[in-house]
Amino acid sequence: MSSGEILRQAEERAGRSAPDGLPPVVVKEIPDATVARLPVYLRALNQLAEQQIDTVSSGALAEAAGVNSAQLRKDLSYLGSYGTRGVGYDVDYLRLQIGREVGSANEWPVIIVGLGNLGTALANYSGFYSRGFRVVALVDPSPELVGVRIRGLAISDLADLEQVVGQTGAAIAVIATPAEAAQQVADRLVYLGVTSILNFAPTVLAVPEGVNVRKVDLGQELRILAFHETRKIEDSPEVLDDGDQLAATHGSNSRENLG
Amino acid sequence: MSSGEILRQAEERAGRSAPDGLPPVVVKEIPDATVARLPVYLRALNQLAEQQIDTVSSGALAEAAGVNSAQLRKDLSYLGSYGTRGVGYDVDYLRLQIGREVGSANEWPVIIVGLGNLGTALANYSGFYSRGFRVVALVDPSPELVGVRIRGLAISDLADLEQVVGQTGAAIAVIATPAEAAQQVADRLVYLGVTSILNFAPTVLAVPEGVNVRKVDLGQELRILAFHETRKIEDSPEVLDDGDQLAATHGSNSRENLG
DNA sequence: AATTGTGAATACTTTCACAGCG
DNA sequence: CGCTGTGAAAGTATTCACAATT
Repeated sequence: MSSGEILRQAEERAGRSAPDGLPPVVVKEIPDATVARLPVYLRALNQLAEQQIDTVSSGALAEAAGVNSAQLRKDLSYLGSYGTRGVGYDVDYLRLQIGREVGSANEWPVIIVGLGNLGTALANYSGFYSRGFRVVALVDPSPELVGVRIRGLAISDLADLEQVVGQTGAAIAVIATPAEAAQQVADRLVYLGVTSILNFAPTVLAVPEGVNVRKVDLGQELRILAFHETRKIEDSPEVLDDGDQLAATHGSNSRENLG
Repeated sequence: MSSGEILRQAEERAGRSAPDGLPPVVVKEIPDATVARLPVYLRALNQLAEQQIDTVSSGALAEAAGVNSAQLRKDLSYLGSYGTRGVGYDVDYLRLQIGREVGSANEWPVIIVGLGNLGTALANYSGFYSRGFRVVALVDPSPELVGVRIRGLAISDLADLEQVVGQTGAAIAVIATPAEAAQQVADRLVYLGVTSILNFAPTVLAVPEGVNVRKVDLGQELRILAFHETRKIEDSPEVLDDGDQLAATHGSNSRENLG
């Protein structure tokens, strides 16, 4: 099946914004940056719920999530008006709404391709199973691995990828192969109908429009940190003592940004 | 406690493990977004070098890195003018320059705290060792793990964190503990002079200014993908009217952006 | 009185487009 | 001529600040 039909509206929105009239089904465009933060809010809300807190202000929630409160309100405003002025947000209700938006209502089947060190760790990672995701297949080409069970799930042969995707109906795949294999695996996955890929292989994947790729690259993250370390060393050849010029007064949250 | 003091300790340590008297005076501020892409360019350049390609145009390199060529040129321009007009960039020279900027010249000692599934996978991950990083210590509080060797390196007790950081001089730490422990571990690391943290625990870390944190959260990445999947499903089955599906602009760059 | 929701202002990022150079 | 380097334009994202609302 081609991803052609699925991808239509992806780009369409950029062109024009609708007037004020709200149709029954609101398909408002949510900024990427906001989407990336929704899971953070969800996590913070879950923590609050555990502590039996049932109402929270934008300020408090923003602090828990490590963002500016105006940003939090603006982000939430893209989902709708779920707060109460003068009061705040109902924790459970907001949880429900964000969860719905992020798709926690469904149980997403996920397949993992590549069961080296990292893939195996991911297969064992209980966080996957916790909310909304279920690892339904493990795939690797290596004969020593095929058949091995991890958490009760047997590893399938990469040659059988078609059946695996077909039977599980997975739309989300995790690629944890070596860099060399990643593009080819991605091509096959996309061809078989997978439309979201989480890529751990240290390579840039080319995929057709309509397919979403998120990349996690450990080496890259470390290099970014190393860059900052280099700067710290260069910038302060010798450090003065406790003269804290600006540090103290930015009373608010001292989070750095992760851009 | 003042962050000035923390920084002083850190720089003292790091200074000792970086015996480079580097002449360059890069005064210009490099945007965060650019910094995050430098490792991507570096990887692409390394691949080109392997293929014995010694000159590359911004267009070709941009394609390999999955970005727009103007963006690539602008990014590189923050480092200096390393290209030749009418020709392109010398692969080796550019590699050297970016590598220097990203700190590949040094060997960064890294410690990993938390050796569950993920931490163990990270400790085994050879990508760490390849360029510029060396795992110099593994730390975990659990008695069954202390003393266990991974790739020849014995796991140290979390109680001995102070000695571990002191002896290794690590300025970069990876946190792969459960969420509950992460903040406390981070506090101790920062206190001991660590100024860069790669956080795999699903929680927001609060750190003083001057400490860099990068976060990798698998569940979060999956939720972002699930969000897009949800949208695809909502948007696609009933394509009502709006016969303008065939957007005029097709076939351009097929990369999505990674937020 | 407190807090949301949001236009307007600001800051940052990407892309365009072309002058300048080899 | 081809390709870099970069101002200027366009596009996004964040923050401010306040009117609206409970």
